[in-house]
Amino acid sequence: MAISTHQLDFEDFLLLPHHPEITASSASLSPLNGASWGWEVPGNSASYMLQITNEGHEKTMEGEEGVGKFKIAFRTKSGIEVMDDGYKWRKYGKKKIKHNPNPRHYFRCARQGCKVKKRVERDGEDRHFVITTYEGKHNHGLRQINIPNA
DNA sequence: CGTTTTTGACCTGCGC
DNA sequence: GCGCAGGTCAAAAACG
Ligand SMILES: [Zn+2]
Repeated sequence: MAISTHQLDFEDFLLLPHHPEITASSASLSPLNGASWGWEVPGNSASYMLQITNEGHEKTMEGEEGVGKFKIAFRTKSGIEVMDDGYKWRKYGKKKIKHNPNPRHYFRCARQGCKVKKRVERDGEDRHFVITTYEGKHNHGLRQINIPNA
């Protein structure tokens, strides 16, 4: 859990739909529900955090590794909306959000058996801001898969 | 040829 | 019960 300010302008603020009162300061420095996560992006000049396993819903852990839901929201400053972690993402939808005149991109892990979802929303007011939300856990490895269909 | 991407429509969930 | 928002899937087309 390397929760520290990197070389980039990491004014990362996790988006908590159920906890708008929580800010990056409190969340990143203090685990709210005890569900704080530190994540690093190898190969990228970015690393940040967090969070949330249960967004308020007990969705029964499908007998996984103890974490049924894994959701993290990154707000990165840069034009890098698609930072490839080594996974292959297949775009499965576009949607325009109401409060934001920007289309939200829906990506899904192209891996067979990988039900990880990636949500990328480009900020319109600050187009250099990108809200990337990852949901789910990969059943393969980090950047281990490179075979699109095999 | 296979794969991926794009737009639309449809569906579900929640709120009121 | 209806409306709204958001999310997902589908078909087709384009590209590699
Ligand atoms: Zn995956």
